[in-house]
Amino acid sequence: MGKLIERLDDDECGLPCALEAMGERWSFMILRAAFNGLKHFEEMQSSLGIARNILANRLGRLVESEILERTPCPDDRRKIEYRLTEKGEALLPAMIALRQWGERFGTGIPSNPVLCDARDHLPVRSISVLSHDGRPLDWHDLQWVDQSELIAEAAE
Amino acid sequence: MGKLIERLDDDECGLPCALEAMGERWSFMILRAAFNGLKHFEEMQSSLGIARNILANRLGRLVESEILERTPCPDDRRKIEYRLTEKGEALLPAMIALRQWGERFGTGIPSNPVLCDARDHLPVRSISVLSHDGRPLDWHDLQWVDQSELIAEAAE
DNA sequence: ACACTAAGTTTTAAGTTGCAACTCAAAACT
DNA sequence: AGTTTTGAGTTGCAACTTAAAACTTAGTGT
Repeated sequence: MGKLIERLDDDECGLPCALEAMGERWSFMILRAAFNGLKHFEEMQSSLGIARNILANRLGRLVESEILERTPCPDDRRKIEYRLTEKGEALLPAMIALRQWGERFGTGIPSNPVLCDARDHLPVRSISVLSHDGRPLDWHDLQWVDQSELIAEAAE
Repeated sequence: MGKLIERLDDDECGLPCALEAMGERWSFMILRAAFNGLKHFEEMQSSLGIARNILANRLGRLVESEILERTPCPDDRRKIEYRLTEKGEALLPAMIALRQWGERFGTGIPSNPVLCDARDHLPVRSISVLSHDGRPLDWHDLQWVDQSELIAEAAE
C-alpha cells in the first residue's frame, strides 16, 4: 500500500485526491492506452513496454479507483476487457492538458497526428482555464474565494 | 516481430515528455505549493510534509526542467527563492483540470475555497476540451488527423 | 562568541520497480 | 484426445527509490 498524501496548508483541495488515483508513474500512460482503444492486458503490455507485474498492479488500482472497469470477455473466457468508466473518461481534459503542455514545451517537435473534432476535422483548442463568461485566465487572474463570500456576492 | 502496429508512438505524443518532468509522485503537490505562493524550501517542507531529501531532489528536477527558477535572495543570502517560470505557469490548466476531477469524483467533498476570476469573483468554468469554435467535446467526439490531411482540408 | 535559521546532505531502513521465469485456465491445432 | 499456444496474471530476486532522522554548512541576529 502506498502512502497517503496529507497535511496541506489549505486542505480542501481535490488535487491530493486525484493524485491518490493517478499519481503513479505509469497511470497516465495506461490511461492514454485506454483512451486509444486498447482494452487487453497483452495489448497494453507490449504497446507500453511496462513490466507485467507493474501493469497488473496499476490496472488493479485503476479498477479499484473506478477509473477502469474489468470485465471478462464472454466470447473468449481467457480475455479480460478493461474499459473506461465515466469517471475515467472525465480525466480526458487533464490528460490532454498535460499532453499539450508536453508538446509545447517538450522537445519542440510539432506533434502528429493532431487531436481534432471528429465533426469538422479541425484541431481542438488549446486547453485553458476560463472565466464564467469564457475569457481565458492565467495564474495572475485567479483568486481563492470562500464559499460564504461567493453566496453573499451572488445575492447582490 | 511483424505484428500490427498500434499507433502509440511515444515520439508523436507530448504526454511521455510531460510525464518526464511531472510524473513523479510529489511534483504536482510541489507545483501547487508554488502556485499558492510558497517560495522557500522550509515553507514547502513544512507545508507539504515531504521528506527533505526528496524535496531537494524534486526541486532540483523542476529547476532542471525549467518549471521552477532558483534564485538566491539578495536580502537574506541563506534563502533561496523558487519561482514559477512561464513554462511552469503553463501547467496551470493541467493542474486545475486534475484538481477539478479530484473534487468531482473524489471524496465528494465540495471544496472550499473556490477558484475564482479575480475580476468579478465568480468561479472559473470546469475545464474541458473545446472544438475550434468552442463547443465542449468528449472522448467520442475526438479523432486523430494527420497533419497532411489537415492542410488539405484547410485549403478547401 | 553564541545560538539560531535556511537549505541542503548523509545514513540507514523500508518500500517499489523491472526483468525473467513460472503458473494456470481456456482455446486452437493435429 | 493430446499437445501447443494464448491471455492474464504470479513469484523471486536484484537494482533502484523513498522516507525519516541526524548531520553539515553558510549566513543572521544579539
